[in-house]
Amino acid sequence: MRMSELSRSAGMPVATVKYYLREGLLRAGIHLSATSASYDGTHLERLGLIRALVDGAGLSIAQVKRVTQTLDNPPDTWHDMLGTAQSVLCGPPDEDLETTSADALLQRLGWAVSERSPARADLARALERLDTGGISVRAQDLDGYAAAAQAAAVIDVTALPTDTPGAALRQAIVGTVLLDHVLIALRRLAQEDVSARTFARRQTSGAADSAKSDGGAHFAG
Amino acid sequence: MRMSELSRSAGMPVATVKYYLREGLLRAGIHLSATSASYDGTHLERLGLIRALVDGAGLSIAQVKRVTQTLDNPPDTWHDMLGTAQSVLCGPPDEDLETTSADALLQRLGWAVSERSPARADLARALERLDTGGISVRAQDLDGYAAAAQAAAVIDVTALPTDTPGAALRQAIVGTVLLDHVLIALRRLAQEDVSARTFARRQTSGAADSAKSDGGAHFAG
DNA sequence: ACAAGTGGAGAGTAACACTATCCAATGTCG
DNA sequence: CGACATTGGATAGTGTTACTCTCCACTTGT
Repeated sequence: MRMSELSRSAGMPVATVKYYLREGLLRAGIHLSATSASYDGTHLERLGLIRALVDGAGLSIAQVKRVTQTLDNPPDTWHDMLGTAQSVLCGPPDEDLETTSADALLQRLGWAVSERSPARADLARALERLDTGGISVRAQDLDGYAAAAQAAAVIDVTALPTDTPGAALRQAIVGTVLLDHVLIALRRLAQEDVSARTFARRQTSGAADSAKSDGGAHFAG
Repeated sequence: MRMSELSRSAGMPVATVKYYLREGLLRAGIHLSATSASYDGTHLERLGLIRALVDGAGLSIAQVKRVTQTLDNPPDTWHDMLGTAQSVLCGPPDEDLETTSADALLQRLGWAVSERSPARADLARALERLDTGGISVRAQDLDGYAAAAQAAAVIDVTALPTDTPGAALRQAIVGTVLLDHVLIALRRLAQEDVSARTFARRQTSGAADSAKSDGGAHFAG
C-alpha cells in the first residue's frame, strides 16, 4: 500500500499522514526506493488509533506520541502495564499539591495505591477544583462515587486480554481513555433517566413540594 | 472592590479579567464613574468558577460562556435543569450518526432517555471511536459500566440542592463536569488497587515462567 | 516522453486563550 | 493645583497547537 492509498483508507489528507510520520506517531513504511515506501495494515490501524485518541479522547499529539511509544516498547510486569497507562494519561506529578482530602478518601477506602501515583495527584487536583468551583460534596457521596469507579475498574481489569502483553497494554491504555468517554456519556444518560423518574413534572419554583423526601426511592432495583 | 483588587484576589492578571468581561463570561461591575466600576463577591466567585471549568475541566471559553449564560438564565423545570446542563456540556447533535449500538444498549437498559438527547449522540460517538481505535467491549461489560454510571447518577440527582433553582443548576452543571474528572481519577486509582491485588508480581515476559502460556488463568476471581 | 505520485523539509495557517499596548478620563495624594 | 497611578475600553500582538501547503528532486506507470 502506498501513501495515497493509506491516506485514502484512513480518510485523512496525505499531508496529515506525513505530519504524523514526522512527529513519530507512525512508523515509516518499508522503503522500496528513494521515492516510494510500502505501508501495511498496521499503519492503517495505527492511524485509526491516533484518530480515536485525538478526536475521541481529546489527547494532544504529544500524549498520543507517549501512548504509541509505550505501545511499541511495553513494560515488564502486568501491574506496570496499568501504571504505564496512567503515567501516560494522567497529569504531571506536583510536589506542592494539597493531597490531604484525596489521601483521606483513599485511606477511608483502603485502596492499595502508591504514594506517588499520578492518578492520586489527579484526584487531588480534581477535588481542589470542586472547591474553587464552589461545589461541595459530602464524604458519603464521594464514597459512593468511589464504589461506582471501583465497579468499572473491576470490569476494566478482568476484561484485559490475556493472550499477548501487547494486546493487554493496548487495551489498558486505549480502552481506559476511550471508555472514560463512554462512562461519561452513560452517566449523563443515567442522569436523564433518574431525573425523568424523579422530577418529571416538578417545577423549579412555585408549588414544588420537597423533592428531597423521595429523591432516591425509585432505584432500589 | 475595584479591578486591581478583584484580579489580585482571583490570582490572575487584570488583562485576563478584562478578557473575560469582553467575552461575556463575567458581568460588568457597577459603574461609579466613566473610569471606575465596583465588583463584589459574586464576581470573585464567578472567576473561581471560570478557572475551575477552564483549567480543571478543560472547557473552552465558548463552553464556559454557555455555562454562565445558562446559570444567569435558568430553565423552568427540574428536569430541564439537567437537560440544559447536558446540552451545554455535550457535543453537537449529528443527524448522520450511526446510533444503533448506542440505541441497543439503551434499550437493553430500559432507560427513559429522549430520542435526541445530546448525550445519546455522545455515547454513539464514543462507541464508534472504540471501534476505530480497535477496542471491542463485550455487551455484558457495557452493561456493567452502565450500572456503575447509574450508581453515580443516582448520587448526582439525590445530591442536587433543593433550596433554590440557581443552586441546583449550578450543581447540575458545575458538579457534573468537575465530578467527571473526580470519577476518572477514582477509576484510575481503583484500577491500580484491583490490579495490585490481582497480578502484583506477575511478569509479562522474560525469564520468569511463560506469562503468555498461563496469562489468563488468574482472573477468574 | 511525461503526467502523476513519492519522500522529505520548511513555511504558512487558523483557532484559541490570553497578554500587551495605548488612550482619554478619572481618583488620589502632596 | 498638579503629578502620577489606575480605570474602562479598544486594538493589536504572542505563543501554542494541529494541521496544511508549497516546493523539491526523483521515480513510477502508460
